[in-house]
Amino acid sequence: MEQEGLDALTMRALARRLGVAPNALYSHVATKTALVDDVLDDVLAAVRAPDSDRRDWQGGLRLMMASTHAVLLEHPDLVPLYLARQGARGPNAQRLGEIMLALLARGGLTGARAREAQRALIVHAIGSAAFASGAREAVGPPRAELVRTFERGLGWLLAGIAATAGVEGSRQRPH
Amino acid sequence: MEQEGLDALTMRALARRLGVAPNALYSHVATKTALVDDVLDDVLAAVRAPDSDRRDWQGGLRLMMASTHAVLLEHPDLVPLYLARQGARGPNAQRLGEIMLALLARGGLTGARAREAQRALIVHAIGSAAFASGAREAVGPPRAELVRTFERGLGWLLAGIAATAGVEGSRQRPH
DNA sequence: ACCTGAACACCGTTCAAGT
DNA sequence: ACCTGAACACCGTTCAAGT
Repeated sequence: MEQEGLDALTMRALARRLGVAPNALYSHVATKTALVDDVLDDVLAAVRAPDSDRRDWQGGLRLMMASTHAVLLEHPDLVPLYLARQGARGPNAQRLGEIMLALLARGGLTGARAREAQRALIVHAIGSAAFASGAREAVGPPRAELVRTFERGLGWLLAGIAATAGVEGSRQRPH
Repeated sequence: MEQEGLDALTMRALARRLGVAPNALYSHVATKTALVDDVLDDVLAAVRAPDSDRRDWQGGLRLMMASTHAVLLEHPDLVPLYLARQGARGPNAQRLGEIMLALLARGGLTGARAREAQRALIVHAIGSAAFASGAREAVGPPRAELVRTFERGLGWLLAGIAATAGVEGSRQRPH
């Protein structure tokens, strides 16, 4: 149904590959945007999430974001589309978002603070993937260096989030 | 010459606005990609950088990234283009990149470590702007919340970078 | 050096019509 | 429910030609 879809993600190219007239697609999808939304969410099905009984919330988030980054790197042409849509809206995106919030809650972060942390992590994962996807052979740093940049940034963000959670926690207990 | 350029950044629309035939543009620019590269770098001219004699390297970086984020938010339609090109390549981008490296060096970060920090900061600024630019009225969080997310993430990254610099520093001194 | 006319190979989408 | 033919209003780019 969806296939790999290199950069040939055009209505007409898709119709060509399906051996069908271009406008035939409009019997199945309302608009190209809707189709792309579906594809984007489908890709996210491959993102790995920790077992629900996991104690290590930071490790859980690290696993999820690293997996997201890796999955996005497998679909370089789609990456630019994620940021503009704020990381997709489909069922997979929603499910992953809720797991993230659950992990953050286990770390003591809730409400606006949790959503900020969640968004910062997502921006970092997709942004890093977009940055790396744009890298062509000659120009720019090698892929491995960009992956290391992602991992280090992820560590900084998680440390900062944990520190914030700590402050929140010690501020709440006295009440 | 370049103008605001909403989302009407197509060769033919630009030619139309200039009252000229579409192909006339190819006497001035080799390709659309080249034109876009020029526009992207021009926009970066508005990014503010600290005075060269500044002592506070973290504050300097914070100023630069916040200014970058603000400037990008003024050109929402261009934002998606920056990440794929890894933040433009023109003279302005290069100048800003060097100032960032100088500030990082003042904080004790050099070489691969400095480039990683630099890239993480750029990814966060552009990624946050892309995230915010995609936000439409009804759907998604309000703009102010996204700006706060950007600022908090920036703080986390700078704290992490400073900690790394500290470790590097205390490791180097014994030598 | 800078422009035009005409053309090529594309887009997304709609409309009326067929099964 | 699913497809087609034909069309509309677009793209980026090239080529030959004009001043």
